[in-house]
Amino acid sequence: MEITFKAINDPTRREILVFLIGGAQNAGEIAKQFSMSKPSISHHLDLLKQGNLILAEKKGQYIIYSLNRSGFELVHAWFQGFAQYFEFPKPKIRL
Amino acid sequence: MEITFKAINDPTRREILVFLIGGAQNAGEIAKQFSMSKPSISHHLDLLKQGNLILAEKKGQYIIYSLNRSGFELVHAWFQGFAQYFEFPKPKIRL
DNA sequence: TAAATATTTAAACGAATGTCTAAATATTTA
DNA sequence: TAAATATTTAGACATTCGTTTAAATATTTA
Repeated sequence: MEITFKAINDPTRREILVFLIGGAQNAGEIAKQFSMSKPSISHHLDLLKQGNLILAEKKGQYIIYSLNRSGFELVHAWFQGFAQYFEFPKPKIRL
Repeated sequence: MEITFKAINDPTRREILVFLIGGAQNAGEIAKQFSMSKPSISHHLDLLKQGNLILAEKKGQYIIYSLNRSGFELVHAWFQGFAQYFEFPKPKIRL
């Protein structure tokens, strides 16, 4: 959980996730989207993978990345408690 | 947006948010929940406030904190793109 | 008004983070 | 097999982050 939220925290990593909504891509194509060195992107991809937000599949000399449902499910589950709160707010404590 | 994700990134701050699902509380009561100094909690509360995840209302010498819908709406909106990608079941409640 | 209570602000500091360049690993192609 | 391509790993470095103690601000109570 900790590592998943951490992965989502960085703006570049969030952009990578949004980019992958368009479909799976190899590391080079992902890196092209950003004005940042390939090693930096590689590092971000590693963190996203650790957070179960993306999957990596080796295909020849390429590594193809795609969104991973598992990390998003975790975040979604955490959010449910708040969704319920805003629908059924508990009375606030008066001090 | 950046500051909202940053606010959610820290585990103590997420615990504070979950604690506030139980209802609004003043800073002292919130601090009691954690084995951490009051200034640290105060700092966390400030970041949560900056991220529009909580509201602060001064009541005499106390400051009462409560969940703020606005920050959660922002994160939820970001999340929607992925929910659609994975076809998550739609919540009855629209955040 | 003085003391007690509630909370924040300030300053300091080690740990974690994001970035870079250079080097290493793996695969494909000539 | 050697060169080219794709990607990661390693090491370094400045910045940001989370924490603490001490001091400041605001409010209530005696």
